[in-house]
Amino acid sequence: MKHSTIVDIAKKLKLSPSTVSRALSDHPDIKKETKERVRKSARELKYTPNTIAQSLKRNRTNTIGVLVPEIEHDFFSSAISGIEEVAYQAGYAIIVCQSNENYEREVINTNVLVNQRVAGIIVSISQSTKCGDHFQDVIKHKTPLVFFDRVCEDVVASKVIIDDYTSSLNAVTYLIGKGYKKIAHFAGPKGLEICIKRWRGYVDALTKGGLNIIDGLVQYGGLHEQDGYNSMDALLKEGKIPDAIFAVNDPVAIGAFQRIGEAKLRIPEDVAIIGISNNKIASLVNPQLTTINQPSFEMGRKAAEILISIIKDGTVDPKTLILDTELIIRGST
Amino acid sequence: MKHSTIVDIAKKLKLSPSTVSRALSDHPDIKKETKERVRKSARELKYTPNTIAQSLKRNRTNTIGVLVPEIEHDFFSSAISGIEEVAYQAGYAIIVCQSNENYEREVINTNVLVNQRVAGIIVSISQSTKCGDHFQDVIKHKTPLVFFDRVCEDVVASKVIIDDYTSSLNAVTYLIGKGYKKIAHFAGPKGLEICIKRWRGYVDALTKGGLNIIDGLVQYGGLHEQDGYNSMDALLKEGKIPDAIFAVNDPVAIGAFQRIGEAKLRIPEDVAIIGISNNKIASLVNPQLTTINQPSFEMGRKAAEILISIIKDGTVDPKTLILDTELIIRGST
DNA sequence: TTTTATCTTGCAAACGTTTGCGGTAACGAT
DNA sequence: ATCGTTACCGCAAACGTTTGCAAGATAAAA
Repeated sequence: MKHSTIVDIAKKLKLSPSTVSRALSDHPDIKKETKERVRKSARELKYTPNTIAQSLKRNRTNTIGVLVPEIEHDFFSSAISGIEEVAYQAGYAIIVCQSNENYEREVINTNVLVNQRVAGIIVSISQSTKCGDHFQDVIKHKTPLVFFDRVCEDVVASKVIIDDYTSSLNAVTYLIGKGYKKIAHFAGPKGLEICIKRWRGYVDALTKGGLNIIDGLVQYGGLHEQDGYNSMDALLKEGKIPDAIFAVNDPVAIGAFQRIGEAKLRIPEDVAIIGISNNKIASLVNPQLTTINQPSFEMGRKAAEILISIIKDGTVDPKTLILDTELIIRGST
Repeated sequence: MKHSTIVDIAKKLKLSPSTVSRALSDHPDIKKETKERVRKSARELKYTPNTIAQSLKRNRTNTIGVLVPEIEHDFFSSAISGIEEVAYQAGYAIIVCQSNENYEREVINTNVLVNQRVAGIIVSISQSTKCGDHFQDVIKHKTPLVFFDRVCEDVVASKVIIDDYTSSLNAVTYLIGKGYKKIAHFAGPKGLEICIKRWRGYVDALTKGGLNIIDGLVQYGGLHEQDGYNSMDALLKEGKIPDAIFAVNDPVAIGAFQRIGEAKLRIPEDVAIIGISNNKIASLVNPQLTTINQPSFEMGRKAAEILISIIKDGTVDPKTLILDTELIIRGST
């Protein structure tokens, strides 16, 4: 069955396509009776507007592009869900791409989204992204752009983030307050800004707390469970057992968690552990994981709201929205 | 900066748009030299084809619609990732919608996707979906359609599923083999086909194993952690403690897991537990969760591959692909 | 009755591509 | 000198909408 068009309705009612178009969009020029005839006929023919044609006219679609490192990742899938929620309410569909933490793929996907003429783009950059030229192109094309969580510092655009430095500082300060002395940090990739900030928070908290940074207690790795596992493994092999660990995020914390369990060490008695994210899993392990709540769903929502307001109101000054984080104390510390 | 078009190139080179179009698509009618001039000019002008215009011509986009109950759900986010992977390789972008387990929203989103003129749709239905009329419409419009995991039995389309009945049968038979006698089942929504099948597998396994179905040991609920928690809570309140639980999926198992822990019962000594899914979390709890592996990423991949083959080769006979599941024995049983 | 204002509708162009068909030029064959 | 080929390119229509402008119809004012 072919889709019926505005022309089909026009022919049937012996009207012009323009009249039908105006009738359907409730244009004041068209008289009531005509509008009703058109609407009735539209229903009968199961007419639905061809969004492609509309988009071509307006040179813009009603879709929002979303570009994240990995869809299958608690934080991002939750954020995407938040974006979808807001977008759906506002009448937008979302096109989702993943960079797989790969810079080249991020660039390609960015261009794909621009070529799709999305109304705007929401992005969280890959960990291998150093250069923001592809985003500058987006801006040049006047496509609204909003970053969330992992942002490109040198690109002028709206951003939705948390205060990574302070969150991290608070986490470690909390550990110090609990009396832990040998506090390790399982850090993320050295090139990722949010990880650097979290690392700085760790360093400064130790300094302010009068503790020394102990050699070898900072382990760099990725952002997944396996990385936390490996970092813990390394510490065990070196015999440098900390009394507390501050992990760059929850998956890393959970990985460490596992390795600690395998080593028959007790949490938190032998080793305490704190993460950042408050992933679902954090409250499902035993003991439950102390962590910093990072409002993933809300970050997605906010990013979408800001983007849509930019799309509607035209360009506004880029603003950076910093969402609150919160220390959630559970059994692991 | 405006996007440059084929016409811009044509003007610059004093050619016709048609020639430029053909040159860019490497049409044999165009001589080498012209092609090269066009390509050079295209590069200089940073020309990228306007996908909307192309889509309008072909009356089909190069996007694939994906409709799932919830994006933020291990199984689905993993499947979406698999779909994206395959789609990306084949040059398609994906539009992701969620029904939030709501029938009306599923219908609306289905129509949105059709109006977006997606090249095809991949869907896993909501738990409140009884009627597949909206999918019949999709088929009428000749939009390729592939179901995965949760399918609409009465709609003729390709499907990628697991054998829920047999998987469930195997799980429970395994429990019986281990000597468990009082086996509870935390079932999913009564209206959801896959849950009914899993329930049937449970019943048949007990029967074949010579065990009676004990009154009250089948608890119906949703598919989330909280539901498993509640089901376990109910059993505890009624004082009907089973020696093993077969949960309809991993989240439900994990919820029960938690409640069991709170009740100071030991797993698996007091209560054993098995799930279905093999979510990431299954191997991260302590003890690790015995489960049936359901290849979520692979299901997404396959669904996408089938869909794309339908898009390319035109209509083929709908086929149902049943992917293998596998019992993964861990510490919880 | 004519003029003017008010409604209501249609014409045609435009958005950026693609594509069937026709046209020109060059060249060798007859 | 004419014809047939071949190689290359442009015209124009088409995809389904939207929209500025003009025009016809009707009603009110002169």
